[in-house]
Amino acid sequence: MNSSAAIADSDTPLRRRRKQARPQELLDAALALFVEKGFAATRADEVALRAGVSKGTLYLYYPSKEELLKAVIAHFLSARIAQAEAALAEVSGPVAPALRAMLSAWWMALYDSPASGVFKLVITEVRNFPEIAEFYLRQVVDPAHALLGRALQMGMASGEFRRVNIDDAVHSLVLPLIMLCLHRHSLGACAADSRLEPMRFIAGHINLVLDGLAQPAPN
Amino acid sequence: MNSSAAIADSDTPLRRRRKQARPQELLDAALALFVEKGFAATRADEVALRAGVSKGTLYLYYPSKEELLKAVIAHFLSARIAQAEAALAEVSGPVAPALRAMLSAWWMALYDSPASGVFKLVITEVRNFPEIAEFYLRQVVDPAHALLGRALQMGMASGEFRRVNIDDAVHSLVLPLIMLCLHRHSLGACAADSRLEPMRFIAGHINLVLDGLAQPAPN
Amino acid sequence: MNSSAAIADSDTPLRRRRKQARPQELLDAALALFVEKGFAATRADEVALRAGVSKGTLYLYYPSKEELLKAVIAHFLSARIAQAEAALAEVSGPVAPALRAMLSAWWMALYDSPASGVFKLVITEVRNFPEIAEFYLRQVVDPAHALLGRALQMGMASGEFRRVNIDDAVHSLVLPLIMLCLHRHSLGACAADSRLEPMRFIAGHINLVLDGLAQPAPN
Amino acid sequence: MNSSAAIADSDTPLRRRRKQARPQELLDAALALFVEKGFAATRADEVALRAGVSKGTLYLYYPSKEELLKAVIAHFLSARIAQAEAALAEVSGPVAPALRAMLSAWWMALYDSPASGVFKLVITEVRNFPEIAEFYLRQVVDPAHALLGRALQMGMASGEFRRVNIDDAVHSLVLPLIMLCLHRHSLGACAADSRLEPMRFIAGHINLVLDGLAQPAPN
DNA sequence: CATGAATGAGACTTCATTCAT
DNA sequence: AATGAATGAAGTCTCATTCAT
Repeated sequence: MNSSAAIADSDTPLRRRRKQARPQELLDAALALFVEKGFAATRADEVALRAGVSKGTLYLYYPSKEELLKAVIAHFLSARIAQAEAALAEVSGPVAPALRAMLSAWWMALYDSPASGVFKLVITEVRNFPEIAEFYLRQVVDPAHALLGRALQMGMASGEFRRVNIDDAVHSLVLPLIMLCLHRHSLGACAADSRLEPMRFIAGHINLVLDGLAQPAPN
Repeated sequence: MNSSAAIADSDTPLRRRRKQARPQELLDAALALFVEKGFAATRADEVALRAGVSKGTLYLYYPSKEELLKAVIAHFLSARIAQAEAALAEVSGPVAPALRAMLSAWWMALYDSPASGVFKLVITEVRNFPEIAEFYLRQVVDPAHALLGRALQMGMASGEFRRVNIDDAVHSLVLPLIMLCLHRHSLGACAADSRLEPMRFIAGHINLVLDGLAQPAPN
Repeated sequence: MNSSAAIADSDTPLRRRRKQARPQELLDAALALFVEKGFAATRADEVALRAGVSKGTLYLYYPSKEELLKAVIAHFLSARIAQAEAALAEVSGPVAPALRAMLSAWWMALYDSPASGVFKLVITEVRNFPEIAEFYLRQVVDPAHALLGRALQMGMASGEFRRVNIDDAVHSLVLPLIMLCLHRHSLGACAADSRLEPMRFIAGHINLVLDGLAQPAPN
Repeated sequence: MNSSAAIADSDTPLRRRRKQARPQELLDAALALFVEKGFAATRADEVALRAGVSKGTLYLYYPSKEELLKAVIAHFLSARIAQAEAALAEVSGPVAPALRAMLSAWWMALYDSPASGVFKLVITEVRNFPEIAEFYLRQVVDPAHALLGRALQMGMASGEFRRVNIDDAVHSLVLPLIMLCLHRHSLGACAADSRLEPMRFIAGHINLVLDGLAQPAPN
């Protein structure tokens, strides 16, 4: 705006841009390493090295390794949950086809992104850092569960689905997809398994559960 | 049972008897702590303390913490897989009811036992110790997957089930139950969740998937 | 000496300057302690303490106690051997007087320096770390033996010395002087011995052996 | 003597014999290991194992590892010193030939026996256990030095030897032979050295020094 | 006497965190 | 703001010594 600002800007444009990008770069590096090796087995130097900064710089942005962990978990969630809520809010008419399409797309995108590792991180570390449990339940589990519960409820109300325990059905639908993300970052990273084709499984599983929910009860 | 065993028992001096029980006690303690805190965050002294021995004694039985981990993973698996194979081998006639009964019982018992924690341990540590991947795949994943695959195959051959991808179906059936065990030792250990009733979910999920597999394809 | 070095020195911040001096300080401390107490009986903390740094700093410079040992042995040798080679290379004319002067000076200086302890270190530790054997033989024993062997050979060729086994003569000349260094760091450090006056013995022994080599063979 | 003793004897003749042999077996094992690996780096179990007994038994005979070390050093010395004194006491007539014969025989036998390792042990450990210094000086160094000093004195008195510092001459004579024993248990145990033929060197060195002492002063 | 299971102090080494530059 | 040298608490593992059998 004024000349001094202009000078400051032109003085360090790259530095400023890098400085602003630092937190994201550190979070990316931390996520990758925490997911791969576990929180306790990841050294602070490794995170800094992967983010391209020195060890000291890491501590300029996060006061401790533990705070970095919490930031990682908090960061890689919010946007996606909100996005799912928006997508389901627009559904009108038969709920099953909409769920099929929307869930497949959402989980496939998540599976393919580094954010899929957050599940492993939460599973692994939540008992050592109870604050994480509360945060994760409030910010992720509760909204997502409620979202899907409402969708299934709508399907039952409309007669598309038969009446079963809604909470169980949500879990039947979602737990294997979470498990798939866990697998990607554990056994799946060690050895390929021809029996498990992730994209096919995501679609197939959603179909299977929605079919299981559909009228009439068989067997 | 037989007299020689009885004599051996009463003959066995206390030292000898304790020595024989040590490995099991150490494995129990190690499983509980590794599952709760993670391998890297568990101190060798803690394991020893929980097993009621000194730190040095632990190293009399396992040459390193890592070997202890491997022993834990190898130990809490074999018997249960074999038992499941035996149970399914006896099935004749309609396969769906047998699966319902047998799977429910097997998973409920596993869920309630400390062995359920091994899943968390494998998920968490397999990338740091690649040996574990091979062992686990060969000794647990492969046999169990083959077992269930054969059962579903029989159901399709007899017309009980419609034809879907068998591998996916096995995963749809099993992954949520593994996820349930993971949950028990992570979030579930931090906060009760009234939406998830483990025993109800085990039965409900098995029903849901088997229903989803049943003829005719709905929707 | 030159201006750029002077500038570099005065420019160098304290941290940098200390970092450059660290290896030498650590090697000095390690030599003193390893020679005094033995490698196995010296604790890493002691070395660090004597060098004026913390335990962790030691490991910033040497990755393990064993590598520190190897560095100590490698360090306190090279210069002196090279210096001896240079001194003997200049000899022309009668070899005996030159040897008398040069050997006396060289061994007296060595005896008085901490480097004399390296002999004890090698004697003591070589069987536990076979790498040391190869290094020491190639870098110290072989060059030094060859050097003296050539000198005695010259003396025999010129008729100054009578013909005896050259290797034995080298050993007769050198082994007591090494033994004197060992003594300084073992029994000699515990109790004074009026019978052994180091400087007198160095000169006396060299004379005795060169006299023993001189023409004609007596007795 | 009496019947109970007879019974005891016939009761456990083998055991008694082994029990009496135990201290010697333990000392042999300890000497070999202490010389090879050093005192601090030798584990008590290793000594017991090499002696064919259990770890506990070692402590029945020696109250601590340190006491075992002292016993080892004290044990492998006495007889040989006494024997040397007896041999030199008988000398009459020219002393040089007698010294040549007697010293060669004595050092060759010592070099070939495990007792040669004691020198390394003393050199290595004397600073950690000052008691050893006093014992070794009184029991070994002083008598042996006095013995040889008297012999050289006789040679000078009779005109066989020219007059030099007697203490230095004793050291010139003896230190290389000690050094040879050290070498056998350090570098010599790691790599053969064709330049050093022990038996040839023992004889050659003794000749060289006695020649160096002989009349007239050359050079 | 002899054993060997058990102990726990103490060694080496790592790594989260600090701070002078 | 950024660095990286330095620290020292804490962890894994060893081993001299004890003692119940």
